[in-house]
Amino acid sequence: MATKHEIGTRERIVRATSRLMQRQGYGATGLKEISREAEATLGSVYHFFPGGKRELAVEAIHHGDREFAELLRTALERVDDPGEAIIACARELASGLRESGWLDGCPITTAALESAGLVPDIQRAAEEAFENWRTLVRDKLRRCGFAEDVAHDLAHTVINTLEGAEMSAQVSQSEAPLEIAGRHLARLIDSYR
Amino acid sequence: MATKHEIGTRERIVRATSRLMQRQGYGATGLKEISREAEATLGSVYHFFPGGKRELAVEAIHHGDREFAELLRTALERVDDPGEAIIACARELASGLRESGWLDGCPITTAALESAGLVPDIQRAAEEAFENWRTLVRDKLRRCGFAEDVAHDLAHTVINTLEGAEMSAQVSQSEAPLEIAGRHLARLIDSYR
DNA sequence: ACGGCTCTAAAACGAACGCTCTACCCACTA
DNA sequence: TAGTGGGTAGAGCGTTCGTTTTAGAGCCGT
Repeated sequence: MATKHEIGTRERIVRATSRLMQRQGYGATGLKEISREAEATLGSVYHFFPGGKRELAVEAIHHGDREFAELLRTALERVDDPGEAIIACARELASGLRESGWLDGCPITTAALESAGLVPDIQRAAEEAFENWRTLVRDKLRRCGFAEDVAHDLAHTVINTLEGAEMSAQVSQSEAPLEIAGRHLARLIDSYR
Repeated sequence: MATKHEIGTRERIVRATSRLMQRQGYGATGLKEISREAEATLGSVYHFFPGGKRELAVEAIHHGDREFAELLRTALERVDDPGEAIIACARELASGLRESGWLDGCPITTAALESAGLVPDIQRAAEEAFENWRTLVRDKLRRCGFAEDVAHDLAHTVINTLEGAEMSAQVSQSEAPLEIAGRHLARLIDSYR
């Protein structure tokens, strides 16, 4: 690399792959497109990822996993009340979506759906990501005094509803689905107090 | 066509496209693959769909729209109580998913996400589909005595949560997300009575 | 100065892509 | 019987796909 302070080639490739797959999925994203976007050559791509497109996609999903988890974690830590915290998450997702021109939805959903049952590596990576996110929500609810089984189930629905609402918001180019989802999830959580 | 009683070529092509796009998305589905699966030739495909892949994809999404709407409609009509009716929908989705070996999720989500913001025709068709489904749920709630604005918002979250849960169920190859989603949605609906 | 290493550069492979084109089959009407 | 037109058949267009290959640039400790 040219300087130790700038982002390394490997990281640039992963980030470009993650962003492209977020927008257009796994199948529609080409390696030439990735290397162009990452300002790297095909040689570099295959140097760092000898497993080719599949290995690179798995790495990109792990990247998206960490990215989304970070967004969740900060929103959940910033707000005490669990319902309000979920509303904050929904708002965060909505503004990110709008600011990207409704292009950047969930970083892994598209690829996960495309390859569910067809590309085991990618499916497994996506499954791990969803589980990580649910764990973040479940732990938050536990900390707020909810019982283990209640927190476990609520975490499922919180993540799934946010995912569905983000998808809907992206397709309809409107923040409304996420705003409504936040309100309803807070109401649902409060009903278990 | 050979006989008036068997399915016409055009319909076979649309169904094959819909099923392939449901499983692997728009970008990863090729026209040769479609014509092979539909037992039609490339000539027939371009005869019925001069607009090529895009036009065919839009038609396939309309097909998926009608298919999913039919599933929703029958489940919503069969059960009186609105919460129980949504649980019935979730169960229907779960069994369909399991019976297909976790391959056939929502018929349009994958394509919708892939092309949101990139292929306007497909995005518009998907948006219409989601709106149709919400209308089915909203009308059911209205018939059960819910106020217009409450029914409108609940319809959003019902569809989005079912979508998110179905995606999660597909990725984790488990009916649990849909089962939990049904229970939570029924609870949310009942909280507005 | 040196061999050894990581990383970059670019050409080229066969296969598959979306799409176009021409020829043909065949039920129908005149 | 000749003609008409909807539908079928498949070769082939140029392009792009994922991948492989070969060569070389830049930096290291010795």
